[in-house]
Amino acid sequence: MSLRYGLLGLLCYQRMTGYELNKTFETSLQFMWNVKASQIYRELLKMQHEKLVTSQIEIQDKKFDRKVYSITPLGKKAFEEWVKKFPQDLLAPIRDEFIMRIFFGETIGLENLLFEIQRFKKQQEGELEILSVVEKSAKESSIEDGLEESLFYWTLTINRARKSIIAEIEWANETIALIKSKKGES
Amino acid sequence: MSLRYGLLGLLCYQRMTGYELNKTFETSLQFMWNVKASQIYRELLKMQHEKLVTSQIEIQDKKFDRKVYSITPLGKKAFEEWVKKFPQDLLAPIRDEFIMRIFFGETIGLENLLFEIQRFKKQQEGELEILSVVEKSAKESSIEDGLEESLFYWTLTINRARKSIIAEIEWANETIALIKSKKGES
DNA sequence: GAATTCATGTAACTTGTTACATGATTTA
DNA sequence: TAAATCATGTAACAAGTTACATGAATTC
Repeated sequence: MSLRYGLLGLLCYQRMTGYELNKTFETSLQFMWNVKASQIYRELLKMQHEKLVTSQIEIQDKKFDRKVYSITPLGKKAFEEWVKKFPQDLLAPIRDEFIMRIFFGETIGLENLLFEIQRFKKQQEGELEILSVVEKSAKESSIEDGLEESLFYWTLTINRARKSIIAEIEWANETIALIKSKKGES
Repeated sequence: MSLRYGLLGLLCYQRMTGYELNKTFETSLQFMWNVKASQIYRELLKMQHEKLVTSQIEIQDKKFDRKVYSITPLGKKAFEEWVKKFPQDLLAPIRDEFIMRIFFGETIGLENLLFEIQRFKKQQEGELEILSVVEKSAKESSIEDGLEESLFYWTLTINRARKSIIAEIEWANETIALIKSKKGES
């Protein structure tokens, strides 16, 4: 359900096409909400039926037509209600098949396990780099677009993502050490 | 798809009813995979059709009949293939509507935001307590059931959960400080 | 005596994923 | 000139959520 409000929230900043919404999700919301492009188009259609957004076709010369979505007053109201009303339970559902495999690690073999955890670590380090790119572009784009006030909140979410990723890397390091010493034992 | 393999993995340890599988998910896998009981029953039914598990009705005097599921050799094979074949992308999908609200924090107001982040912190501290209970019972139950070897891997996943939760609490502390100083500015 | 847990699910609905389709424009 | 990106989706399927149903046994 929150995909809907993520879209509405972004449309509060400015009108956008489905494609642009997808790109914006990828750069600014990827560390808190993953979506597939196909989901965005479906949700936009639904929201149009419910009069939360409207769309305008813009004809461009030499380029494809653009279908630009705007938020309606009704949509704005729905968004504001959502954002202010936090659920009782604030814990995000977890579904991590990597760590589930680790749980059943007996079957994997120590050598293989070591390899996969090292790979995991590298991926997390990659995420850290992506995050610093996102952080930089957050600063630039919010100044450009006159959204300095939003930058504060964006930065809070980036801080949180960074901390999570660093925790993963630390865990990986410790786990690699534990497995190496276990290997030594046998 | 991993719910299926979680169930198969648990059935490798011992035969269980749907209810027991649900309980076991809650105690040992809750920090990596959230499920609803209704999902478990549906998946068990599907797996029975695919001959990955079988079920036996056990009649108890004075109590309800138990429907006990066992893994088949085919199920064991499917599980082992899954556990050994890590996907290319090891990053778990994230869907966190709490932090998404923080992203759109402008609309919320600093006072309210502060309240919600403090509440978030308390919930994470509660999770930490649950985790230490889980850790304790992990040690006890694996000794009872002769699963000392599995305990090592279980502990790895508990370590990871603990690190994540501590990172959340640290973030909450820093964020509370940031918001307080922002409040002071205005 | 009331609430919770044990024990089993079904049905309807909402979300999320995967695969496919089209064709221009831009970059290596 | 080949690959990637821009730009728009649709259709089918898989997975997750919510609400409901039943009723015994146990604990407060």
